[in-house]
Amino acid sequence: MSEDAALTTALRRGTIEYCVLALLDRRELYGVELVQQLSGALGMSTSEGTMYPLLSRLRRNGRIATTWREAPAGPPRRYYTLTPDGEAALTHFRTEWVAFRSGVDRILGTESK
Amino acid sequence: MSEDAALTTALRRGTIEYCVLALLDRRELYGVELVQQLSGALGMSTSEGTMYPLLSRLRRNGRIATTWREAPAGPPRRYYTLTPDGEAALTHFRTEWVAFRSGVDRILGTESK
DNA sequence: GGCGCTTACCTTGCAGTGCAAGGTACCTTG
DNA sequence: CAAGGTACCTTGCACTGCAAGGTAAGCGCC
Repeated sequence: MSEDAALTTALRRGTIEYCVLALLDRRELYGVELVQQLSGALGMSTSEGTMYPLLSRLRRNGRIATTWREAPAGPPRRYYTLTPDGEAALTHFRTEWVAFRSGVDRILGTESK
Repeated sequence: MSEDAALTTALRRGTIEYCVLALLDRRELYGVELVQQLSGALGMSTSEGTMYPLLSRLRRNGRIATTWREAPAGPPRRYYTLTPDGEAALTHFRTEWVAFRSGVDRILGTESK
């Protein structure tokens, strides 16, 4: 793995999970769509090998729920939505994230004024 | 491990390393001192079981250098300083961090205006 | 000197998570 | 009905942080 990829991979740890929850908070999405949204515009590119185990975990923990839907074309899709537990977890994480971000900014000297 | 601890542990992944470099960029420090600085005011609390393997790794990668010094009292201390490679890595990380932070903020909706 | 306390450094084994690679199944199109 | 695309899922690995435990040097007190 390249130096750069390893660096951002390490950063992603622990945040991908909540980024997925945040995306699902806007509207329901299916697996491949989640990968695309994260990879595309947002610099959090990831793969299906990461996404599906993650989604399974979130389902096991009761943070998301799923329903199968027929697609206009191609195989059926499994759509995910937030549960109340998922919403609570997301809200809590936002607080943790802001605190963590500030701490790191203070140490690195990267505060944005 | 508590829910909260697990959450922040995951967040720390990949950043502790560079927080250590940033602290050493200010002045040379020894192991226990690093643990204290991170744990104390900055919400990045960690332990020696994390620090020493990390310092070994950084030494192996040529990002820090060490010198033994006698302490005023107690056993000798191993002080760490940044190498040029370490400084370069830190500079590079600051850029990556700011980009990553912005991406996460955008997804979570936690931008600070 | 000898005992205990403190400080400091280090190691071992484990847990969690992201990833590459590979696999299955459904549907459409020629 | 074969080929290709879309979508879901699994296996095995690598990396890193942590808890727990271990070693050793210096200090103070008797």
